[in-house]
Amino acid sequence: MKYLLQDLKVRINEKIYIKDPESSTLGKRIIEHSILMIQEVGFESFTFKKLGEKIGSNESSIYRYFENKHKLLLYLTSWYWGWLEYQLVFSTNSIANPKQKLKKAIEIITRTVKEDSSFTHINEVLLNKIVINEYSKSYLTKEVDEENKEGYFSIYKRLVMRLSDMLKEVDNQYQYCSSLSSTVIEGALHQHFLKEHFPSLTDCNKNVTPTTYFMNLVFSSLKK
Amino acid sequence: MKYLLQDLKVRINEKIYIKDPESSTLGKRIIEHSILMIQEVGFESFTFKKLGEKIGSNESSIYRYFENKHKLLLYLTSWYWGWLEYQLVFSTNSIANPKQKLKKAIEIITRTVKEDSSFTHINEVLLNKIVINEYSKSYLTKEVDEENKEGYFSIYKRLVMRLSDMLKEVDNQYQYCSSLSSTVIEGALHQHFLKEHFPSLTDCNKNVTPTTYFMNLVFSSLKK
DNA sequence: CAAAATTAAAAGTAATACTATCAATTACTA
DNA sequence: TAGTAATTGATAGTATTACTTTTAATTTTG
Repeated sequence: MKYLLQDLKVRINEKIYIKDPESSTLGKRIIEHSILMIQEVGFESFTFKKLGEKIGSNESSIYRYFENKHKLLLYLTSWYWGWLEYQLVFSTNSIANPKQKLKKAIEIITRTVKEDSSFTHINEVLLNKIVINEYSKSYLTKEVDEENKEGYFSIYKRLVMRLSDMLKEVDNQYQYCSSLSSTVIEGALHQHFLKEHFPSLTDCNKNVTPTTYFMNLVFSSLKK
Repeated sequence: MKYLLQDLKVRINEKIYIKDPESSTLGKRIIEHSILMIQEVGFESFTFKKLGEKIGSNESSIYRYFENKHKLLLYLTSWYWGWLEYQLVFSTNSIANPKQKLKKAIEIITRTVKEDSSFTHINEVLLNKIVINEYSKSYLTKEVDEENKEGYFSIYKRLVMRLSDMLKEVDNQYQYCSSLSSTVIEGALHQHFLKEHFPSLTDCNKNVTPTTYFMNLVFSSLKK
């Protein structure tokens, strides 16, 4: 727990950025407005030039923080997973019963981010939407293996592991903890996306949440 | 069945292309080599100019077939899903027992494409890899809703429906047929990806296939 | 207050994602 | 088989992207 708290303001792999955006006002403005802008125009149309104009700063200044927009996306999504991991650990830590603990974990991982805690420049509600729409693009690249070696995905991987461990705690006979964990985490994003854009491909809607569905899915797989 | 067979050479939504690539030698060369090239360099680095050079043709000629590379990706992935749908319907059609039918369906949807039937210019093995690596990018865009309205994803949607119907056949009490179907189809791609690039996040490997995992997942969820 | 670091502004480069024009080739049809 | 239409190739051009470089102005810090 302690190490996690000091990790908050989420500790991002230092190779992802050139200069830590948390270390200056400009850096924070870059993060704040990149979230707004990516959400608004989509990652494809988002450019450092446009962002520079929006925050009344210069393109070249943004390049001093991030090599390119792909790295910025890695930064934002890492932050998001780190933030979610914090929620997860914080909320489940005190729960002794493995089943209850797992339930809580699934809830946190699959729910829609609703409240903007907004104690920072980071809007978690929008960031959640960005993760739903753009996260895959950060790893579906020709450079995944290198970047994975550099540790760019380590927070995400740690989160998958944590959930996987909780699954094991409930049923140590179950053979597919890692796959089920990754299915839930990635699948939750997917169901949220479908709910918005392909309602015929999901049973999730106003009444049925992804949480309901995944709760059922997971506990059907684990021994009673 | 009959309508499906006449649909083969897969019937692609006509708005996806400007000129039907099946209608000419150049068109077929575009498809054939775009598959090789996207697989080789990744979708991001793939350009019509490079493709033109590779097939000894001109950039502008390729633009007469496809508006842009995004449309080409839609074409390729639609073809893939249509091809898979054909496999699915062909192999399950004669099976009367709903459980057996579903098993076969899951097997077809989650397996690795191994043999290149190669009776055409389309290499299905490589195309399967492209779908694993690039399919998400075709719908994770700001234009999804428009393009969905235009019917660009209808083959994929039909496939999800088919599996969903088969789930319902086995257990008509189960509440999440659509979500489970979309989870299996998207999740299968994801597990194949993880197997290659993030082995620690999956239990799938040489011995355990995604098929094994999803078979277990699905039949745990449905009533015995 | 001086030195160091940061940022802004402007200009430049190479590549991408096209579009337009026109000539050459091929196909089809009368 | 000539004549016309359709297709393709070659070249050039535009706007935008994704940067890099340089220099000057501003801010921070010691």
